Order: sequence, then C-alpha cells, then structure tokens
Amino acid sequence: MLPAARHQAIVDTVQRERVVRVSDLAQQLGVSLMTVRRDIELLEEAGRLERIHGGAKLPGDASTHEPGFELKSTQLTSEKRAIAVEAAALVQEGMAVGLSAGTTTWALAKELVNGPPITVVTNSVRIADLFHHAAAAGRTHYSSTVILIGGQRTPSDALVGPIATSALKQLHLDLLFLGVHGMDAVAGFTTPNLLEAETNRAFVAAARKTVVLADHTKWGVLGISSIASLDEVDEVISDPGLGSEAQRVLQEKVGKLRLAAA
Amino acid sequence: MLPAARHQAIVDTVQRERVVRVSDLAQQLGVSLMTVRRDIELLEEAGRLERIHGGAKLPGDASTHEPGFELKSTQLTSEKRAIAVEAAALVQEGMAVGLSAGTTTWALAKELVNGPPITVVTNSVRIADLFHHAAAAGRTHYSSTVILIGGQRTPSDALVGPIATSALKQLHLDLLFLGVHGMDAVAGFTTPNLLEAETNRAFVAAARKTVVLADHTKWGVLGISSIASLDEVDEVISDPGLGSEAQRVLQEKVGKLRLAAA
DNA sequence: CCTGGTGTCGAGCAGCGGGGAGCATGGTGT
DNA sequence: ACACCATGCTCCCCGCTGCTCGACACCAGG
Repeated sequence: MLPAARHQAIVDTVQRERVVRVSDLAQQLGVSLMTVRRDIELLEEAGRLERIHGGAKLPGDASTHEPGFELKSTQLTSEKRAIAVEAAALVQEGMAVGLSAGTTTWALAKELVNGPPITVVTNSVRIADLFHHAAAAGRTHYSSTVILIGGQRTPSDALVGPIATSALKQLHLDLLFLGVHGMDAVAGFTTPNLLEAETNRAFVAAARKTVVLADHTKWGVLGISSIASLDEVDEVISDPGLGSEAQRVLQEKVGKLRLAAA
Repeated sequence: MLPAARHQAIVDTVQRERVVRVSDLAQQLGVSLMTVRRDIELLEEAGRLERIHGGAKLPGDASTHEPGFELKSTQLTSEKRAIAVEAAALVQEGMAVGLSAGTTTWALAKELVNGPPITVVTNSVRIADLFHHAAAAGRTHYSSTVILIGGQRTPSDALVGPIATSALKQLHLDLLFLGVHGMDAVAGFTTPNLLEAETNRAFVAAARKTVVLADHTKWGVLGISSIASLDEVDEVISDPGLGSEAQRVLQEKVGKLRLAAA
C-alpha cells in the first residue's frame, strides 16, 4: 500500500464517516497506529482533515450538517435584507400571502413576523417555524395565520410533491413571493430541483400576483427546471448590483422591476 | 465513541428534540453524566446549544421554561417508551404508517427512525423533523420517506384544518398509530381540540388498521371532541397501570388490548 | 411565605487510553 | 554497498473520563 493511496483512503473514510478513530484506520489499512497518526498529521497540514483526540474529522465540521442553508443565509445578508424590506412594504393587513421556500423568502418572513397580521401560505418548514415561534413568544400582538403546505421534504426544507400541489389548488393567494435559484433572459426563472419547480408552478397558478425575489447573483444562472417565464410574473425585486442589460431585459419582459438599496 | 462524534450526536439530538436531559443523553450515548455535562458546557461555548437546568436546548429557542419541562420530560417516560417499543414491533419494512400528533406517537417516532425504511405520514412537525434530521445525519442506512400533512398549526405542533383532511383523503395507510388525550367507556377516544379531532378522524378513515397508543392515565379522561368510538379502532396499546375494569371494557369493545411492561 | 426532599451541578482526584519523541528495522533506489 | 525513507516499537506525558462529595436549584407541602 503506497502512502498516497493510504492518504486517499483516509480522506475518503473521513468524508464518508465524518469522524474516524486512529485505531480503526490502523486496523482497516493494516498499518500501525503511528503510521496513521503521521498520515493524519500530514493531511491536517494539507487542510484535508482536522485532527482530534483519538482520530480525525472533517475540517470545519463544527457547524451544522446542512451547510447549504446556514451558509446561504449568512451570505448576502444586506442585499437580501434590503430586498425583504422592500417586499414587506407590499404586504397589507389581512392579505393571503404565499412564500415559497428559499433563503430570500426566509429573510422576508423575518420581516413579516413583525408586520400586520396576515395569512401566510408556505411550503417551507423553516418559515412556518419562524411564525410559530414568534406567535408563541407573543412578540406579535395579533398573530398571523400560517398554513403549511404538506408533502415530502427536500434537503432544503421545502415540502413538495403531489400533496403539496393538490393543496395549493384549493387555495387562492393575493400575493406570492417566489424565491428562485436562477433567472435568465430566455430560460426565465429556474430551480435545480424538479419537484420544487413543480410546487412553485402550483404556487404561481394559485396567486393573483407573483413577485420574484432574487439578488443580482441570480442573473444568468440556470437551474434544470423552469418555474415560469419572465412575462408570467408581475414584478421582480432585486438589488442595484444587477447589470444594466439584465435591468433592461427584466424591465421589458416583466414590466415592473424594483431595486432595493442595501 | 469519539468526543467529536459524541458532540455531533448531542447537537443532532438537541436540534431534533429541542430539549434534552443530561441523563437521557448519558444513557443513550453510554457515557457518564459528567461527560455529558462537560460536552454541553463546551458546546454552549461554541454557541451550538444552550444549557438549562437538567439538560440543554436549542440556542435562542423561546420555549425556555415552559411550565414543567421538568415534569413533562420525566413523567411517564418509561411507560411511554415501553408502549412505543411495543408499537414499533408492529411495523414492517415498506409499510405506509400514519402517526398522529402527540407525545406518545412522538416517542414511537423515536423508535421508528432506527427501524426499517417505511413511509411515514404525519401531521406533526416535530415528528417530521425527527425523521428529517435522522436522514440528514445518515444514521439510518436506508432512510424512510416522510410525508408531512399540511394545514394550520395548533399550539401542540399539529397541522390541522381543511388542507390536512383533504390531503389525507388522497392517501391510504397500512397502519395508523393514534395518540389520544382521553379514552372512556362511553365517549370513546377524545381530544380537547376540535380541529385536531377532525384531522384525526380523517386519519382513521384513511387507515386500514388503527392502533391507539394511550398510557393508563388517559382512562376516564374526556376531551370535548370525539375521534372514534372504542369499537372503531383495531387495537389499543397501554401499560400495566391500567385498571382491571378498564382492561375488561377495552378487551371487550376494542377486541385487542396490549399492555407494555415498562 | 417558609421548609424539607429530591435531583442536578461543579471541583477535585485517580485511572486509563491515546499522543509524541526518539530509535531500531526493513525495503528501495543509486 | 551505501544512503535514504517509511514504518513500527517503546517509554513517558497529557488529555479524557468517571467517581465522590459538598453546594445549589427546583418542586411540593404546610
């Protein structure tokens, strides 16, 4: 067994198991404890793993095992927050408001819990949680009604599938805020998750007015599945980082474009 | 068990259950109370959880000292667990299993995450969370499919209302585990929440076989709303604390009564 | 409001298992 | 044959763990 191959095997194991002990590796690879320790020392210097007492673990694994959400929700917070504030201004007391799953809509939800009482319809467990906890803590005088659409849960905490779409068919929304993964001049609004796209299409169908929330980094990004073409939505809220060409296209196709200053 | 793995397990448990007690963690992880306390201390410094008397909770979670966290978590846990273990034995790989909201069904869910892969249908956000986190942590080889029924959220974390009932009409369950607030010779199985009762009736209608989980303290308790009469369910699982008169009635009306020894 | 009982918390100490330095050995390339 | 490198071994140290005991928090009863 060559050292390089052994190193690779160790890294593989750590990535697979998240944490691994020196003694297990030694037995599994048929080498001594010392050798494994030295390997781990080297690999730590190379930044491929992190050494801990008794073994090794993934580097920087101190955080949650859902890297997507936590990371994304800290990224671009100022732009997202500005977009959320702008969007919240569209909401009036008593409205039935739809919120798709996503980090930008989540930022909006954080604004809305402190706003006037409304009826919220969402397929995001996290967003429903947000309102639920706010109501439980009594932070809002009159609490909003939250309807969580059912279905199967995706890794990004969205509920999708036939249950979700058929539930949406029964509902009518005054206003839908849609988070997207990408927007493009020809492909329109897209997401990488097929099931989520289907659910979002149902959301759009149920809403009288659709507003897309997307920061400027979303322009030109294509997910595999289309949610809607540009002219199917009524408004886009983005931020001033959006290129002038993108602004022109959106202005023309969507009709209404709002740029939220951070 | 490596410290890092243990820390991860603790954080997972806290995120899944919102509140955990030191003693439960110690037993579950096979380490001493002191070790768990020290781990919790470290994890608190890292901001991954918050320490409370007797255990730990999610950081920033409003459900600080709900009236009787102490009480609720210690009360009847052994009976509930015994009932849950007994119930879990009825579940076989690939089944479509319904779980109503409630603490007893939640205890059952904790058993089921480590069991064979099944399809779970529930209206409890907490139970869905449980499976979701277990799957994300990769603790189960083949993860179960979880369908969360939508609707409005009650204070006890159940999703109810027309959305929930209409979603249940589309589904068929091999087996339903129903948690109830009270059972009585004449009133049958009852709950204090009208909306929850309606949803639970929809659950019963969707299931080919219904099993009620209820510890002995539920006997003679009446909620305002009836879910089902005694003869409408196929089996009751309770504990040996159940009075002999109650045993006789249940045996006669339900047909099958199982008492789980703690 | 006070008081007792139960259970939890924290500090200190001892045992144990893993970590690291230095040296001997074997295998390989020159 | 020689030099070099990787490996394994041994001894000593250190961190982790569990135990014990005194202090404190929470709950129940008067």
